[in-house]
Amino acid sequence: MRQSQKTENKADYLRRVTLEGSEQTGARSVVSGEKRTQNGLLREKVLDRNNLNRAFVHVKRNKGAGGIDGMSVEELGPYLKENNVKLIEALRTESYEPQPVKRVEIPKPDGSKRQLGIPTVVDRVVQQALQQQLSPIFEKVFSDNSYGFRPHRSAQSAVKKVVAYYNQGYHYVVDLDLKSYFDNVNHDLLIKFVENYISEPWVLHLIRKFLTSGVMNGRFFEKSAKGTPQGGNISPLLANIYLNELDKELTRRGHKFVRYADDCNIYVKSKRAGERVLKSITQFLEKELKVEVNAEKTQVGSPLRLKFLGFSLGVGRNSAYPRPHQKPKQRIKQELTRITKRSRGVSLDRILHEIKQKMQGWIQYYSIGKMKIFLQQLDKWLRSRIRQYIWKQWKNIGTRYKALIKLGLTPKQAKIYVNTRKGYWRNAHSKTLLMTITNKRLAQRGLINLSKLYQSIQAKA
DNA sequence: CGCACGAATCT
RNA sequence: AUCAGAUUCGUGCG
Ligand SMILES: Nc1ncnc2c1ncn2[C@H]1C[C@H](O)[C@@H](COP(=O)(O)OP(=O)(O)OP(=O)(O)O)O1
Ligand SMILES: [Mg+2]
Repeated sequence: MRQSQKTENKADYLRRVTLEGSEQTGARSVVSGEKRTQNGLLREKVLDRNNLNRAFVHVKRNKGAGGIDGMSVEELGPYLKENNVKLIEALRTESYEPQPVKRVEIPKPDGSKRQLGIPTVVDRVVQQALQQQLSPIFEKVFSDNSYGFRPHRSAQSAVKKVVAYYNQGYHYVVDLDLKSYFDNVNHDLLIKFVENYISEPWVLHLIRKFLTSGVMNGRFFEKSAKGTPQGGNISPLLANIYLNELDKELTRRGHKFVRYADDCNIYVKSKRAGERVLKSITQFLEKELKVEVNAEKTQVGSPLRLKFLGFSLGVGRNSAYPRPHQKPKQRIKQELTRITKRSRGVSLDRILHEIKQKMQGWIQYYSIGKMKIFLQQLDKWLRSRIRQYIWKQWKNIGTRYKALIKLGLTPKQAKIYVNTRKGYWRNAHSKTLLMTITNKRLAQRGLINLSKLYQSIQAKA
């Protein structure tokens, strides 16, 4: 009730604002917009001042590091102000040459390396401007079962789709994983797929320029004969255009599937069907789309064990539900261990704040999953962990005794307790600490209550 | 709904 | 050092 009223008010407010502010300017900009694009050239939409400016703001907002020329996003504004005419002219005449991307390696969760390709900040603006115009065009043709990198489509909704499939009796899943997907995209095929929807040579040319701009790996230049850079603004869109062909094939074959970037799950009703599908789709991907299927990682199995977008499925009385997979659970717990570990230097307030923002984000994402028990255990563990931390802190300052009295112990009791020599963990569990540093006091100090937060988020959904 | 800043998650 | 897309949440402004 309250909710709908709130949204109504907000909608009314917005309607009012738009009516008040822009009756005239709105009409004018529509006219001029049509004028600019009356010949229907995508090129002019991309190079439109407004579009380029949006692209610039977007790149600047990200605050990402610079590319091979070392220009930062702070320097970007002044540079563009100075050179925008030349830049636009170069783009229009197809004489614009994107710079090579900068090779940077970052660790993946599994320990291996991810090879980023970081374009120049200027190139990022151009890519973004192009992406902004291409995205709405391709959104119209993309599959309803594709979720990754797409506006208005969340990982959570992909997971919900999976749950729905399971509840429809599809209890086996073919989990396909592509090896270094972006790096293996075939240029010619990609351009061909783009061409099916956009015939304008200027666009195709510009995309190819970005694909073939090469890589600077340290002092060495490397050609880019295949792949779209992990770090390019249009790369995710291009990746979806590429695998849209897979979506079309899966749809043609009548499969139930969900795709998130290169993570494609096909749902079937028997293991044998799964094996058959795995074989033929692998064939299709490698022969027709020329991408590498990760033989070890891809498999047919049960959604109850599989990790998809951080979730796996659990099964209740007669229906399935999502829940956080073991891996993310372990990961977040060891993150909390790390946060509460470095005892010296950081204040308790900072630590509690750090825990709060981390866990708010985490629970927010996983809130569509079942995890009440996990969070209750985590709450308990965390409280002990913090008591331990406080105890240690008191020791450092040498005020255990005073602190205990302040929390309600008599001087005699405090004296006895202060002199005990137990491990921190046992102290944290001990009755004295539990009584003095109560849950309530921890909460007042700012320790977040995970299961409570979880319930309140669930109540809204 | 738009913008600025902060954060989390997925790929 | 470390990029990109997308989705969420929080604070503030319109
Ligand atoms: N942090 C990132 N920055 C930019 N692009 C990313 C990032 N993470 C993932 N991607 C894009 C590029 C990847 O090719 C694609 C699929 O991600 P992912 O499957 O995790 O890695 P991968 O396919 O490159 O290697 P792997 O062989 O380990 O599967 O999503
Ligand atoms: Mg992959």
